[in-house]
Amino acid sequence: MPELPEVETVRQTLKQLVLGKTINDVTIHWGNIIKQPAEPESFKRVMIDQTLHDIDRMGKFLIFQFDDVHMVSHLRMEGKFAVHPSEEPMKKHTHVIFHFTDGTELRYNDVRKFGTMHAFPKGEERKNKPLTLLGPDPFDPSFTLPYFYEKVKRTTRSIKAVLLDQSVVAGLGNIYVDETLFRAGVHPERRGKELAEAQVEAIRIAAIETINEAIQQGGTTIRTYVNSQGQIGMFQQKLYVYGKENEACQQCGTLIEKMKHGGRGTHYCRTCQH
DNA sequence: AGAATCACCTGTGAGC
DNA sequence: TGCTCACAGGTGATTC
Repeated sequence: MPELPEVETVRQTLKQLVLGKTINDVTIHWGNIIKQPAEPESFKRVMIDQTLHDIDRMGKFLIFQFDDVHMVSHLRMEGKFAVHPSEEPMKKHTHVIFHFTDGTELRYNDVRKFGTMHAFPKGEERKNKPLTLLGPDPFDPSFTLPYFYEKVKRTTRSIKAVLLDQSVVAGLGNIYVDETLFRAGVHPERRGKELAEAQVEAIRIAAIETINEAIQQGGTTIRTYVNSQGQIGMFQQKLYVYGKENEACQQCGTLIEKMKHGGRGTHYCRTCQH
């Protein structure tokens, strides 16, 4: 499911529903989601009696800030957090339930069971994997042209692979990489070292603008994404290439193509992107 | 260093 | 209608 704009929308919608609540029990139906502590029972133990004070985000990770524990969670393809009264029937594929003292529950639902949760002592989360593997968010002041150009110019990898690499810039996934490269007029298979500085700057600006606009629209819903209040995103109306194969390019009329690159479906306009 | 492949899972839609 | 296969907003391990 979600890339940075969807995770940010989940963060914003979820915050309104759960801040200030205190956990009095945790139910874990699929233990593989819990990565730290390794034992689900230990995870459960450290979470009980914790009160939630804030929800932060880095790249595609949510960071739930409790009294003494910071829980880092990745939704991977289809993970969803929602809040329900405890008496409400459980949906299929609900794998982790945080029970609150007020009779409501934070439920984690994930058809594909790919999502992850790591609990760390407060303040330790940024010193450990997975967060140490992340580069800056696109709109972070440290995502500068000198930083980005340095990374791009000395690699033989494709620019698409570079943009998907979360250690270079965090938060872009398959949709926003394809959209960013269309906006910048760069072909996804171009090697990093082949790109001129001006093109790298065009990509950087396009990434920042695409991500910012998508956040404004509440993310992109292609298949299953909804935010924590059950609403779909609207950015799919602003897509130029993702999912548009065999449709006319909005800039030149050429049919948008879809190919396989690095194992991912890749959408582009052969006329507008070089 | 980086590419390719598999692994983790389930559901859906296309093609036969 | 029913089967099989490819594919899906992601990432991590392994192998070459």
